[in-house]
Amino acid sequence: MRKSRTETAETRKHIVATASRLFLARGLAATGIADIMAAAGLTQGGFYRHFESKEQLIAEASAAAFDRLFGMLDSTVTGKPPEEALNTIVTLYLNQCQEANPIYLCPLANIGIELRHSDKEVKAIAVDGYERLVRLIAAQTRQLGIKDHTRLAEAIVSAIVGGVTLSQLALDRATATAILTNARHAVDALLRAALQGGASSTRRRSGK
Amino acid sequence: MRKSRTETAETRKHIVATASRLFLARGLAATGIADIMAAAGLTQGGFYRHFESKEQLIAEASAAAFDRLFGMLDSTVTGKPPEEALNTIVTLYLNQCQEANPIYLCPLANIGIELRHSDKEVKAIAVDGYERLVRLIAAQTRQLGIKDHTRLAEAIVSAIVGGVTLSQLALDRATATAILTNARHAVDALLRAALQGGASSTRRRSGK
DNA sequence: TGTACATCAGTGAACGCGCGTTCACTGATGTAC
DNA sequence: TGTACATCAGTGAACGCGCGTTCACTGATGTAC
Repeated sequence: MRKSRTETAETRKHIVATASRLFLARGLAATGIADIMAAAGLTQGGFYRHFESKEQLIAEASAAAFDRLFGMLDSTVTGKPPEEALNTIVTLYLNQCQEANPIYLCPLANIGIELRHSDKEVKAIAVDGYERLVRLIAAQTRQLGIKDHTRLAEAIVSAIVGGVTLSQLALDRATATAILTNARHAVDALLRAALQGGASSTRRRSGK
Repeated sequence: MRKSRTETAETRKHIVATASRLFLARGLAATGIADIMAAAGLTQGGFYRHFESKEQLIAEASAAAFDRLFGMLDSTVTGKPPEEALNTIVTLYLNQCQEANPIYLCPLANIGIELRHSDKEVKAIAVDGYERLVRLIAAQTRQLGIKDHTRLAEAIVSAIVGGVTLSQLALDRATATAILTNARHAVDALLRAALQGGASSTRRRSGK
């Protein structure tokens, strides 16, 4: 039953794609190798022809999820003026779990805390994804002429990751939507504050 | 080896306290009943004299963690003026994982996403904890005379939960601290924006 | 180009292990009289 | 108050199950000549 090289490569990609979907939807611990292989239309024995361990698949699936998400965000945003682009990114990010068939889930908001005690390689992928998200948003805030554009971008990322995480704890959709709406207001407020104070202000903070 | 009623009640509390510490530090899936009972100085067989299932312990341990956290925050903040109180709450929350011996970890930031597919009872405890955190912060923002004080409180909660969650992905302490510092800046910016735009009757001194 | 052999993707079953849970047992505590 | 019995907290071992991983096997693909 040996497959050709291109078929093998496609199978591998298919497993990673299936895994990234299941891991993000159900969590790492709750998703088994057999689940993934069955969902991919294969039997579990074949798994180790492609991967050394579940941990390796977690790493690749996370990376794939980030690539998919940023691919979508990049292409959606390209050519748009920065304010509209920023608005679109935040909307798409906050609504990631509300879609009928969510395919652009972010590992940070969906399995972030589960990656905490993973291999360094896996954590490095999560950190890289975080930095990509910050850069994508900072690219917009920079074009808006905001002085501390990276700092604002990091603040926005905390707010939207926190919002999506918290919204998933809600027992009903209305509560989830309310939490997301509020995270959106937080982003708007942060942006307004930065646009007003942006060019001149030296950042102040209240004492520790 | 039967124990007296007071001893039994103390044993039960001790198991819950131990479990809440281990669950928050290591995650739900990574913490077994045997681990918890051993850490509590007992054998695993005795577990089911006190609890019906691991899920029930997760519920009680989460509730206990919230109670501990809010007990500490309430007593620290009582009597302080709202600005200082808010500042203290945010600082303590953001530094929860940086302590040498972290005992005030918040379930939202540490096991939040793992509670996603738990029983309704468990999720209800998480939602309740979220609302308590919002109320605690809203009590301060209200005293600051901010119009949408609850909305601001929810925005702050998203930012600090997101910040703590993300900081735990960092590979080194410096990155973690940077993420937390930025979440703190986000809170400051949100507060400044609200004080400028949303102060109703109560006038705050400018204090620049 | 055709042929013979080596390779290896995928199958299906099994392995070992750790988990949550159960259970017979012990003996101190609680209770009834 | 003292005594006899029932209760049950805690022990230590076992159970069943699902998990990640391994393995012998199959047969199509790749390769050497």
